[in-house]
Amino acid sequence: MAENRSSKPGRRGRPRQAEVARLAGVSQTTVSLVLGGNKQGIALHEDTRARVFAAARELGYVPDPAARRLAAARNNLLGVFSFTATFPTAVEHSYYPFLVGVEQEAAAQGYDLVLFTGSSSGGAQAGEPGALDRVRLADGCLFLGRHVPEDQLRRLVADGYPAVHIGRREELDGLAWVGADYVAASAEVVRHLTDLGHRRILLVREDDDAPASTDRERGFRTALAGAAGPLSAAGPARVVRTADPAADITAAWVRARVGEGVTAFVAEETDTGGAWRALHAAVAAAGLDAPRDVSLALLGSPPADLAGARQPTGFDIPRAALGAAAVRLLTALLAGEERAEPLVACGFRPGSTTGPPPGGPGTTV
Amino acid sequence: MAENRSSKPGRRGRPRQAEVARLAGVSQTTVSLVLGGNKQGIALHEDTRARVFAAARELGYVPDPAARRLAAARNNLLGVFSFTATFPTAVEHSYYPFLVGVEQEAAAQGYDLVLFTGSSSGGAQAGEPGALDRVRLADGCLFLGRHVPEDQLRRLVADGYPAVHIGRREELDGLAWVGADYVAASAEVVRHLTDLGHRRILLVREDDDAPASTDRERGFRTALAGAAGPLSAAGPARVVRTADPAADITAAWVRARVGEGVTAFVAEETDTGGAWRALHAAVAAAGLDAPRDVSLALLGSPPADLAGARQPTGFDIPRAALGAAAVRLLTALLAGEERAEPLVACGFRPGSTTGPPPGGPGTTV
DNA sequence: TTGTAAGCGTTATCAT
DNA sequence: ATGATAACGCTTACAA
Repeated sequence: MAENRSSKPGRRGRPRQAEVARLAGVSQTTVSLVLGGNKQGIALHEDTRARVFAAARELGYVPDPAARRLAAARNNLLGVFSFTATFPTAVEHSYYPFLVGVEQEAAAQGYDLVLFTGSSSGGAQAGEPGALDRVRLADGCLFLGRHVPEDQLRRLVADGYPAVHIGRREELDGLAWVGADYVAASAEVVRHLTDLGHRRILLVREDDDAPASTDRERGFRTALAGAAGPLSAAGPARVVRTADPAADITAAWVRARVGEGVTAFVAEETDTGGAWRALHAAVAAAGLDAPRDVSLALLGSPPADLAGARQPTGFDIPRAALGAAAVRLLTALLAGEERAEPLVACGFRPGSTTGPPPGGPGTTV
Repeated sequence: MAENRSSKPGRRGRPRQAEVARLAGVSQTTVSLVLGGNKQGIALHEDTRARVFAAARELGYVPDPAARRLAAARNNLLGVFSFTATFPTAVEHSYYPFLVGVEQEAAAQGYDLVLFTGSSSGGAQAGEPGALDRVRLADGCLFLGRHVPEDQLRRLVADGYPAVHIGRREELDGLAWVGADYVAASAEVVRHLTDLGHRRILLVREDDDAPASTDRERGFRTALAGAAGPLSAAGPARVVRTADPAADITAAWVRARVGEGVTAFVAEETDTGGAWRALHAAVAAAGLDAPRDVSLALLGSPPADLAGARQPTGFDIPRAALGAAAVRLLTALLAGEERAEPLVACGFRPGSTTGPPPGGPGTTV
């Protein structure tokens, strides 16, 4: 026998279908039928429907999500699981910007959200085996964060659990994801520079091979390949990799590159913003002004602590749009539909660090 | 008969306790007992335990949270319902700062969060009858926002549903709440001024009787009453109410008050920040500098658009702490415990708009 | 048109 | 020390 129900926490007086049925003078099945939207298209007396609705409203009936799920129906719950602290004090690592879109789209589609407090201190760590299984309570789940517990996620996916990762994640076969189109966005920024007349453009990137970095370089190269003029002329490498931007990107280095005819620098955005930060500082230290002496562009958004500085030309990752796209993809998955285009366009940000090259368009030195 | 299980989303091929039992050669009950941690302290053969664990690992058994929660009659879900748009684009109206604390504390207590997309555009509006009933899905729920659908909330509370409002809300009898201690915080700010030597201090408040305003005035008066010196000397009213701060708080007005011996102005924080904004502008327009000529304090935090200006002396509402306190109160409610202290202390913000009165401490003109 | 009954995968209460 | 067995609240085939 189950424990006395009044001693069960969180359930005091929560009405069930049986009680609604009693009040309405019908069977519990009928209540389920009426309240469940009658998917089977079974004929029901309008009278009965009305009485059931009235009774349900009077009692404040709400279906139990667990029971619903157990009975193989759906919850109208979408999970959100972050592998980094969900609401960290450091805002820049928060997933709030995504949540803006997730929440809006979820609302639009009639879903509530379950925030799995996965990785916060005190809660179950995402690393713990089985930590991810909690998400099965929801109809489907959104995942985000840098470090994914691959095994667990793979398992979930293999089991056919609807999961969508926010951010490109192709190493997990079969995992659906939505991501920002860094290639196109980067190309657009560089094209902006070539359109202004720049011919010698340098990309400063950090020394790792994350997809986000690779994509940006690809966009950079694409735009250069498509530009008119003496772009392919011999000269210094157009892409500079550095494991330690602060040490390598110095005022002297910038002066040297400018001396070689470089008129524009492009930095990739990373976690730390190291490349941009270093470039920014080095240009200033070299006594150069952007966009007067050189043009500067950032393939992404500036770190928060540089918010006071001049808005860099670049692009913004449409976090809210990504969140919304993720929800759309997830609900499509739930409906058994095919996945759509996973890439979301980034918005070009004109900023004010770019202009024509000092010597006029097309100048190479 | 239920639908073929392979068509049930998220459930394909997941082994259940029954299968583990079969493999281990025990009953399903025993599996539950062993895997469930044996809370009842029932004696079990080490052999049996080992066999069950082995079988579970071999099959990759993972308990179904829905089933678990259905049987256990709780779901470890805490609801969050906001009466204003949950994730509005305008960050200043978002409840994110509260969520930081809510999420951390919830995680610490082993709860996940359900974000009811109640008031967002597209979702069910909070005004709709029955919209609030969705929260019954969670073991308990946090509410926040200015405009509460009283009837629905009252009903929830009357039903014994564990609910906590973030922000003082005494008009709903029996509704638990946590709020910021504006009285103490305001008193501290004013005491800071009297300690500096100010004796003629004016409070500028808007003309409504919201609890938040009343509390601040009370703190203001408390501090003045407790200060040494000729504070009670006759003079202009120490509290000024205005329905239109921008119109009433002018440069001329400020000059007149200063002429009467006022050395410090205090404004309350409101939604619009109107009082502070007006005071700030008027003092500047009067050609006065804070803290050189007058001291200025704000009973709260400055509006976002004044973030660039000098940090006003005042206090900060500890939103994260409030969220955490709300969660603690809610879980206490769930455990059937008494409610604790509902007031959370605000942090004093030194700022840089206060200093000694121009003529030196104690000067009255 | 409505009701009966069989699950869904657990947990908890009994008997053995 | 273990195993039937009855809930938990719901959905859904099927009988009436």
